[in-house]
Amino acid sequence: MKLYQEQELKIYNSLTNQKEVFKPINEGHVGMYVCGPTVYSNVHLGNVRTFMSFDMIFRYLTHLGYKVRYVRNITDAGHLENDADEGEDRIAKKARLEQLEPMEIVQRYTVDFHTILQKFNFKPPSIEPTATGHIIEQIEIVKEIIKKGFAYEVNGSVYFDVLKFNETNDYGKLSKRNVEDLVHNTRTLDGQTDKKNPQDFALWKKAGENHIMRWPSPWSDGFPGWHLECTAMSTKYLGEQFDIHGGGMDLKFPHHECEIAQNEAAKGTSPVNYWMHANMLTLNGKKMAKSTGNNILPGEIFTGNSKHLSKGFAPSVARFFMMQAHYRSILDFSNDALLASEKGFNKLMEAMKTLDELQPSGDKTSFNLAVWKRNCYDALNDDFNTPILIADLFEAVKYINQLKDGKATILTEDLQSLKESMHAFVFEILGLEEQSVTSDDSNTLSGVVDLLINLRNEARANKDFATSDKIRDELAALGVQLKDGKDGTSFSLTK
RNA sequence: GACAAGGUGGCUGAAUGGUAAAGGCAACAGUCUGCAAAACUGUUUUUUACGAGUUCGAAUCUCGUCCUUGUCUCCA
Repeated sequence: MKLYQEQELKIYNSLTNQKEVFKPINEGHVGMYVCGPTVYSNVHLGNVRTFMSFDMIFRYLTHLGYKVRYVRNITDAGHLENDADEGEDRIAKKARLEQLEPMEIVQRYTVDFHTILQKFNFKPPSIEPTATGHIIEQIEIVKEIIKKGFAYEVNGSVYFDVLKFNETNDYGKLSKRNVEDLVHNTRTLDGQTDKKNPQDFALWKKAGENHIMRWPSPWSDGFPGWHLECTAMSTKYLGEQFDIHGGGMDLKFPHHECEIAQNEAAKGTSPVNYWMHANMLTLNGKKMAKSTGNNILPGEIFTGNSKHLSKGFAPSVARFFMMQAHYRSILDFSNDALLASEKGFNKLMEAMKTLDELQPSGDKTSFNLAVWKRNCYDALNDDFNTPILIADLFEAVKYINQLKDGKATILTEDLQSLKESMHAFVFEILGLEEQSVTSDDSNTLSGVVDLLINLRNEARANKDFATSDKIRDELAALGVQLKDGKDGTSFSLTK
């Protein structure tokens, strides 16, 4: 019996704006597509948060026993800088600026993306397809949409006819907009003469003479439109209809709206059963933007090399911080928040270590393990509510610390069960790692510190507190914190 | 300007009609300690931006005001 058969998972569906019981199309299998990054610069921290939310979701679905095919694309074809005809592929632009081949840019930032995600302990997706690797599939979809009469060609470019589509379908059902409002509120931009209506979006764009990235097509040498790659790749790997499609809130319109339109136009089916949107990350209460300096790179969190940070933080601390908020809430990133999360994270990790060394005690278990476990699963089943889960985990932390002090009891089999559950929630599902509190990662270090601990204890026995305090304080200054307990002295690293 | 989401204690962040609002951090007290730190125990924020309304009852629903964030052009 799979775990998912005894859990009722509810997911907030952006399409219906309500929580719905999750039921995959094929029992036991889940198809999930998440819009990946455009690799024209270092991965944005907000981006990391979004992907982290879906990493946790991927982990939980897998934990429940589902066979998950998780597709997250790499956008390496770039998109238009603006809507004008002379619009330039943003990757091509960066390439010219840095005197590099476009694919060199793609390579550099793809590597950066993977490196950063690895630091944060992400699970790799099942498939990570690239836009440039699926030009043929994209051209095929353009052909289908033209054939169905929902697109038109002008001067070598092909546009999606939004108004025509809206006559038979509902353009705007995801973002809750209606086409009339869009018509009224669309800004007038230069160079839109090719389009019948400003709302129409490009499926294929003819490349200008200087445009480096280009592919042959029935209409022109050019490049695919902004929204097409996700339709092409999700269809190819997950089918015309699949379970979950995720991305950042800002992709809801127009990107995801257009994906729905393309799919409905080409295939006649609405592609996705559960649309999920992760919310934004702000920095010190403000939108992150390079132009205002209100920005921080993920790598800078580890080094502390940023004006917004007082010190560096372990990747797991940042992960813990993000998991303390619900994925659909706006989360504010700040030094104070990180500092507080670090303390909480260390407390949790200490308890995990304590738990591993715990022995059974007493003739009954003085903790309602079944109820606790139920609460943990209920939290995750309620639209992946990780903050509630973490609150529940701290209930267990309290109990673990009481066990350590002999103020609570636990039976052998319950101890085993507690260990398994805590490991599953903390490491497997939340994806946290024991970082920054390692005490025994180096035999040399622990040997040296043990020696100093012994010297200090001798000094204390002789009431030579000047010496003992010197050892303690100077070790602390070096980032080694000594902890006197009932069973002697242990230490942990604070840096 | 239009549309959408939101404004909860010193900080962070849950809870969407019902037993003086979870958890983390901070603060304070006690246990422990040679003194600390760590750990444990307990305490503190009587209140949900502001104003009005609906209700037996609202943080939660409605209206207005102020503010924040997002989308409306590529964007997680």
